[in-house]
Amino acid sequence: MTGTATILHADLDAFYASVEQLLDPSLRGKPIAVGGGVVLAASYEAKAFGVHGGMLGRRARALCPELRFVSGHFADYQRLGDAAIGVLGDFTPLVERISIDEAFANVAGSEHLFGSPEDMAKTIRKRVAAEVGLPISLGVAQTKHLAKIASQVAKPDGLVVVHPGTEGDFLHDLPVELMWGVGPVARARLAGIGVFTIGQLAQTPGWSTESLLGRAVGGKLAALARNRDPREVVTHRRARSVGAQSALGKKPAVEGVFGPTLRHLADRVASRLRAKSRAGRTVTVRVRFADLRAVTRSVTLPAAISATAILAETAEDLVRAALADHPNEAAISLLAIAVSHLEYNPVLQLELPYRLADEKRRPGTKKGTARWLADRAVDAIRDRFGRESIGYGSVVLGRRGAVPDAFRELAEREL
DNA sequence: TCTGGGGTCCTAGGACCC
DNA sequence: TCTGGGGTCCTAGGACCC
Repeated sequence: MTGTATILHADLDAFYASVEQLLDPSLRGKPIAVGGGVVLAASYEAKAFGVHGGMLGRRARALCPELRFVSGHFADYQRLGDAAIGVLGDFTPLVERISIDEAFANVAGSEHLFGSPEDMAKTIRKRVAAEVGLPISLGVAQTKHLAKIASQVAKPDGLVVVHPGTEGDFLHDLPVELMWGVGPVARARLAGIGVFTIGQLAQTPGWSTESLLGRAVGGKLAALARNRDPREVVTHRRARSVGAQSALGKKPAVEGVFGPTLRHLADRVASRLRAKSRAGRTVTVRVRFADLRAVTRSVTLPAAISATAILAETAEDLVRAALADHPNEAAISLLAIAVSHLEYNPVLQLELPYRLADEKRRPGTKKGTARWLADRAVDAIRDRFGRESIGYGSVVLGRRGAVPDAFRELAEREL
C-alpha cells in the first residue's frame, strides 16, 4: 500500500472538563469532576489521581480530596463540540462524527487547496485553540484505525502523523489495548498467551477461530489485527437501535418497582422514535440483579411499534419472564429497554396491539390506534410546554443518584 | 479497580425452509 | 424414514466504545 496518509482523527481532550475550565478560569490547572453522585467526566489533573468517568463521587473524593465538583453546562458542550468538529468541515465534506467530541475526516481531495494532511492537522489544532478555546489531539494516517491510534498517542493536546511505510515501526512497541476493539478482557487473554504489544500481536500466527490468537480474541478481531482493514469515512450513519436504562441501586424485584420504571423508560424510547417517524420490531429488556449479573430477553414482533403503552407492556412481559427464570434473585439494580429492527414509520401507521401474554385477543387494532393517537397528543403538548408538563414523570423514579436528562441527551445518537 | 447511560458489533445455538 | 448441506432469522450473552 503506497500513497499519502489522508485520514485524520480528531479528539477533544477530557472534553466536558476542558469546557468547564474554559468557562471558569479559576478551574484551570485544577482537578475537577463534572457531576456529583457519579463522575461524568474528569480533568487531566483529576485523572492523575485515578479519578475517571463512571466512578462514584464518594470514591473520587477519597482518591482526590481537593477535587472540585461542578455541575455540567450541557448546552455549552453541544455548542462547543459542534464548533470544534465544524472546523474539520472547512477542509472536507467527508467528516464522520463519532460522538460529541470525536470525528474522522478524509482530506484526500483537499490537498491541492490546503497543502499536506499534516499541514491541515496543524491548522485545525491552531484554529480550534484560537476560535473555540479547547485542546484537541489529532492523528493522521492511511486508515481510520491507525489514525485513531495516532490521536491516542498524541494526547494530550498533540499531533502524530504516521507516514506510509512507517506503520510497523510506529505500532511495534505500543500496548495492544490501544487497538480499537481490545478492551480489558481481550487484553488479559492476550497477556495470557504472552502478547502485550502490537508488535508481538503481529508476530502471533493465525487468525482462524481455532488458532491460539483466534481463541484469545475471536476470529474477527484477530483477522482485523493482522489485515488492517481500510474502513471508509462514512458521513451519515443511521442508528440501528434506541434504548434507555435506569440504575436502581437495589430494589425489590416486584411489579410495583419494575412497572413504573419500565413505563418511564418506554416513554423515553417511544417518544424519541415517534419524533423521528421511526418504529421498531424487536424489543429487548435487560435486567441486572443485585450482584451485577445481567440477563436479557427479547421478542421480535410481527410489526414495528412506537406507541408508549405497547412498548411498556411488551417490556413488562419480558421482564416478568426473565424474573420467572431467576426466582432466587430478590433484588434488581438496573432495568433497560431497547428497540431495534428500526423502520421508517409513515405518519399514520397502525400498530398491532401484540402481546406475549394474550396473543389471542388480537383483533383489537382499534386499541392500538387509540393509544398511538394519545401518544401523539402527549408529544404535541410536550413540544409546546416541555417534557415534564405531562406523562410519566421522572418523579416516579425518585430521581436519587440519577444523571441529568441533559447528559443523557448528549449521548443519544441521531435517529 | 465492583460500575452511569447511550450505543455497536460478534458469536453461537436452534428453528425453519429449501 | 433418515441423512446432508446451505441460508436466514431469532434469541441470549458478552465485549467494547464514547
